[in-house]
This record gives sequence, C-alpha cells and structure tokens, in this order.
Amino acid sequence: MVSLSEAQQKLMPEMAGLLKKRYQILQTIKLEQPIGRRTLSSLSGATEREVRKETDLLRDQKMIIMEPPGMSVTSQGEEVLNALQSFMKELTGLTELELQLATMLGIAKVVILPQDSDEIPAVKSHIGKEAARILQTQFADHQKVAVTGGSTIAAISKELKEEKRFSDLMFIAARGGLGEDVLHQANTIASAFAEKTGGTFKTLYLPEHLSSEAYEMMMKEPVIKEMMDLYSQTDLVVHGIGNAEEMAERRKSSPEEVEKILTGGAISEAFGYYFDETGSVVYRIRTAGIQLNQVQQAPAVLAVAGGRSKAKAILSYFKNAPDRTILVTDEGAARRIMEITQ
Amino acid sequence: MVSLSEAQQKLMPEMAGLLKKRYQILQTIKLEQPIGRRTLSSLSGATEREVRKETDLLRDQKMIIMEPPGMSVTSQGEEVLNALQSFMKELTGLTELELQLATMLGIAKVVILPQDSDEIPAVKSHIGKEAARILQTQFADHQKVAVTGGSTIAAISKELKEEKRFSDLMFIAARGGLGEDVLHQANTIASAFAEKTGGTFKTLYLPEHLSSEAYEMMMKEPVIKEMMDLYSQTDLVVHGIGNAEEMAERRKSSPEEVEKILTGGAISEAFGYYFDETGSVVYRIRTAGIQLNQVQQAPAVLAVAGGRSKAKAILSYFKNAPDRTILVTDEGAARRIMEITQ
DNA sequence: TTTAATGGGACAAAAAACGTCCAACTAAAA
DNA sequence: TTTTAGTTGGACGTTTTTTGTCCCATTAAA
Repeated sequence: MVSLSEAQQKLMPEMAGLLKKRYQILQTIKLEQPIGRRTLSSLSGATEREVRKETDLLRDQKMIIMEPPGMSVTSQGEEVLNALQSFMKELTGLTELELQLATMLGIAKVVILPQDSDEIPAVKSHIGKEAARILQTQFADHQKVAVTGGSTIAAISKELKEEKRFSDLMFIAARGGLGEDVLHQANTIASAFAEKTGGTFKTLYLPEHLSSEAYEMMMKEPVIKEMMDLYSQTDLVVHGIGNAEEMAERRKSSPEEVEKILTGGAISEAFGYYFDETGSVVYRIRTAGIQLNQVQQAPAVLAVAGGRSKAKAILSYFKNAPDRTILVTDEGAARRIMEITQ
Repeated sequence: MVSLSEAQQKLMPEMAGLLKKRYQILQTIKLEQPIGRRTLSSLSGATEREVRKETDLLRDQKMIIMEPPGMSVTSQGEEVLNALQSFMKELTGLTELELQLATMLGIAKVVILPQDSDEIPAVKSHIGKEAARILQTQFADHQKVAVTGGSTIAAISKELKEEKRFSDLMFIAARGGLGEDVLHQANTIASAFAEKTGGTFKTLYLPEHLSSEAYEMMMKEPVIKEMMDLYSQTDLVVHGIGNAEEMAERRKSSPEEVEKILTGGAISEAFGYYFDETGSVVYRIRTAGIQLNQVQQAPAVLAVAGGRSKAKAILSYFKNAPDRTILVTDEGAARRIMEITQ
C-alpha cells in the first residue's frame, strides 16, 4: 500500500524541491524578519530573482507581508510553518540524519533543528527552545541538575516556559567562574533556571588561577565539599560544547595555558575539560567543578551545540561521551559532520 | 489549526491544478488503455503537446508504459490511483457535489464517479463496481431484491464479487420482458445476480402487448399472483433510469405508444413507467411487474444511471422518487444536472 | 541630513514550453 | 499478404515564460 503523500510525490516529483525551497525561505524570513529581498537572497544562496519570485508568491498567499523595513511572516504564515514542521523534517532528511548521527556518535538521541546558527543567529533561539522542551520532560525524573556556562546554555534559560511548579528542582552551577562574562557564567545560568522553574540553585564562587596549595586547601572547606558531594549526586547534566581555541581565547587563559592546550591538539571543550581528536582529555582548567567521571556517571546528559563551525568540536567531544547523552544541534553542524566523516 | 495538506496547498497553489490534470490523465489512460497520445488529447480536451508533456512525466515515474499499441498504466500507477482516489474526490469537489445533489434531489445519498460515461464507456464499469459494492453492504439487511433490466444494471452483475455465501438472498425480476434484448432483460439479470451471490431467483415470463382481457386473466393465474405478492414484500429495489425517447425506440414500441409517450412529455423511464418533467407518470408499459407504489414503499432503493445525456432523465425521475433512494452516477451527469438547474 | 536598507518597475537575454509536423514502426483488419 | 489506422519519438520554428540585473522612489534609522 502506498501512502497519500507518497502518491502525491510520485505524481508531482517537482513538488519536493519546490516545497523545500519555499519552506526554507519562509522559515528564514521568520527568523530574520524584517528582512529584505537582497539580504535574504545572500542568506539563502538563491539569486535575487528567484527569491523575488517566491516571496511574491508568499505575499500573494498572505503568508508574508512586504513593508518598507522588510518582509515579515503573517500569523497565517506561522501556522503553515508549524503545520509543515515535522513533515519537512522528514522530507529534507533531517529525521534520517538524526538517526545516523545518533548511531555514529554512539549516543541515545540527536535532535537537529533546520538551518545553520552560524549563518542565521536566530537559529540559536530555536535550539534553545527545543533544548528547553526536552529539559522540561526530564524534570519529573531528575531533580538535581548541573548546568554549565556559555551562551548556548544561557539561550535555554531564556526559552524555558515560566511555570514555577518544580519546587523540588535544584540547579547546580557545574563550575566556578571560568573567566567568561557574568551573563554566561554557570552561576548566573543556574539561578536563571531556578527562577524560571520555581526551583532552588547552588552556586560556586572561587577565585581563578589558584596555586596548588591554595587549591588543595579550598577543597577541604565545608562549603566547597558540599558542592563536590552534590556533583556526585547529580542526575542530569546540561552542557554546551565549545571549540578549544575559541574558548581558550575567550577565557583569557595565560600564554602557557594556551600553549599547553594547543600543542596538546585540543579541539573541543566542555565543562572546563579540553579534548583532542580522539576524545582524550588534553588539559583541564583548574577550578573547582564537576568532574568528568561524575558527568559520565550521571543518569542523563543533555548536550547542546549548533553551527557548522562546531562540527569538529562535536565530533571530538563525542568520541568518549556518555552514551545516555541527548544532543541538540542544528542542520549546519549535522551536515558538516557528515561531510567531514564522508 | 491548519492541516498538513492545507498547508501544502498554501505553499504550492499550483499543486491542485497540476494534480488534477495528471490524475485525470492517468485515470483516463487506465480506463481506455491501450490508448495513444492523440486519442487521449481529444478525450481529455488538452492539446497534444500538453498531454505529451504529462505522459512523458508519467512514463519517467514508471506509472505508465508506452508501447506501440498505446499507453497503459503499470501496477505502480494503479496503486497511486487508488491511494489518491478519495483525496481527489475531495479536491475536485465531487464530495461536495454529492452532498449538493443529494439535498437537491431529496434523496438519502448520491455517489459520483469521476469522468463521463458518455465520453468514456469504461466509466460504466466503474459505476457498476461502485453500485455492486454498495449492494453488497445491503445484503445482510435486505433479502428480497427486485432488479430491473437495462445495460446499467447488467454492468452491476458483472462487477459483483463472486462469493456464494448469501443463500438467503432472492432476486426477483422486476418485470416481464420489455422488448429489450435477452442479455439486458430483468429475468436474465436476476439469474446473473443469483449466480454470483449464491442466492435464488424468480423470473417472470409473460408475452408482451396482451389485450386487456388476456392481461386480466393472466393476473389471476397463481404463478403470476405469487410474483405480485413477492413484489409487495420486496425490501430492496435496484433499477436504472432511462431517457424516455431512447427507451421507447429501443423497445420497438408501436407508433401509437410512441405517440402517447412523446405527446405526454415523457422524459425519463424507470421499471416500465414513463415520467414527465414534473415526475408524474405519463405512460406505463402494460406488462406484469412491480408497481410504482411498491417501489415507493420498499425500505431501500438503489438507482443507477450515468452519463451527461442522462441528466434530464435523472432530474425528471427524482421529482417524485422515494427519499430512501441511493443514486450512483458519474461526474458527467452530475455536473450537467448542476448546469441545467444553475 | 545622511545613509543604508527596502519594494517595485523595467527590460534585454536566455530558456523553456508550445504547436505542429513527419518518419518509422506495429498490430490488426481486410 | 497487403492495407490501414494507430502508435511513439524526433525535429524545429515560434511564442511565452523565466531569469539576471539594473534603477528609482521611499522609508526608517543613524
């Protein structure tokens, strides 16, 4: 038996391509609105004429409006976008790609959002929204949640639905300050998560770049010890994945550190650890925080990273990542990974 | 909430027209196969080039094959045709037309099959198939079935699935011979129905054109009386609808009869009765058979008639038809009826 | 006031679609 | 066996549509 949409595609083979093109344009408009014809054409790769033809059609169908500041999608357009979402994921092969990636990386599940956050920044909020959705389904089973820093994880907190009914939840900052700006620090993010969900949070404030002796001393302090205990009780870790170089720069590491990181062949970074091509730890930032083996023992892990430029880092990190991990990423990263590994 | 196919149509407005065109071509090929490009173009109304473009596409999609004797649909093509059947009925508005017609004619249900049996003879077998399908759903509840003659009803018997498990069924020839050829007589058809279903049948053989006295005499005969009793017990009537003129000619009626029929303004004919524009009986063939009021008291009635040329006759007959009637017809007749009545 | 974006108009060039033949072939009818 | 009517595939000039690329008036923000 052949299904309705299979039969339609058989009778109209040109449909698939057309649908993809128009859907992608409509989607991009939604992400970048208000946006003009020319900007759009440079973003989507199509020629100006082509974009114009399709947007004229979308306008005639009342799915977008054209105004001096640019084009925006109407509520009708949004409805169409929603109605087609999962169908398009199937049609463009994203669903298949998710499965391929999951087996290739050896993890539980991969969720891919369309487009590339490197090219279209607004895709980041889509990733955040999806990660937030998944996270909320986990809150019932997992109460002690460790969160790391970074703009990606910060984006999740912005997209969490505000319903303060999870008073049992505890968000734990996975690390002390790591040299990033305050907004993207684990401490800040843990409090943001707690704020949105109605849970509590624990922060970890420690000076950076301590001497060995001081570090050892601090570790024996009760406040710090309490955090360390919490880390081993963590049952859900939420973290991003970064490019080793970028992270080293952004954290204003010392020249010696950078030297160590780069000569070690570090490619990816996650919760303060730097990993090389084979997934081995090359360097570790000396700040108190969750340990790699604690992450690997956590019952659930949610990794979030998108953008074509993150492809190599993702591959590197997942060489030795816990197999329970769920990865939320985007089409740009996913397709690039497939390119790299052929 | 907007459905998947609504959203698709919104994003690809050209789809509807294309689908209709291609589906119709594929359908016509199936009905008339093997058929050539030119014959097909004259049938479907499209230009040769257009037909060629679409058939080339259908060939590339492996839905038809082109051979010296003409084009035929492949098994894949048939599957697609089946998968899209009800969707296309919706898309081309046939479903809506069915409802409109049912209320307009004041009957229980109308089933419309695509295309026009006047133009494409093979549509008759589609009508027969559908009527047979409906009939079979009624066999459980209705055991005494009166059947009339005519090629339309004969087509049903050909399409009945052969499963002899309805031993309780009794098919009753609705009339004696009416001057038609043997194959299309009620008697023959009743036996054919019984043959296919495993039921029994009752025939009525009477000379035609009896004098009044002889007629009265016959009516008192036990065999005839028995049939008359059966008619009043009938709980399902299956009949066709004819054009008055055509029927009068085909039955080789005497000049006086034809005179009477035509001056009376007869338009339609069913089970030996001739009806005028208002649905009143204008003339009645004097042969023993089911009475109009017996038909009108039957719990279920299945009327079958197709082709643009039958539109007027259908309208005429249904002016006073029992409201339990189910009509099976085709697009040609249905659209013509809407044209006539605006 | 300047600037950098917007949508819409215009138009020549290129491409595709179209209408219309013809030739070679085949299968059935005569 | 020959004829005939129907088939597909090829060809080609003409028409229509699509495409690439400008420019322009307008607008909103800097």
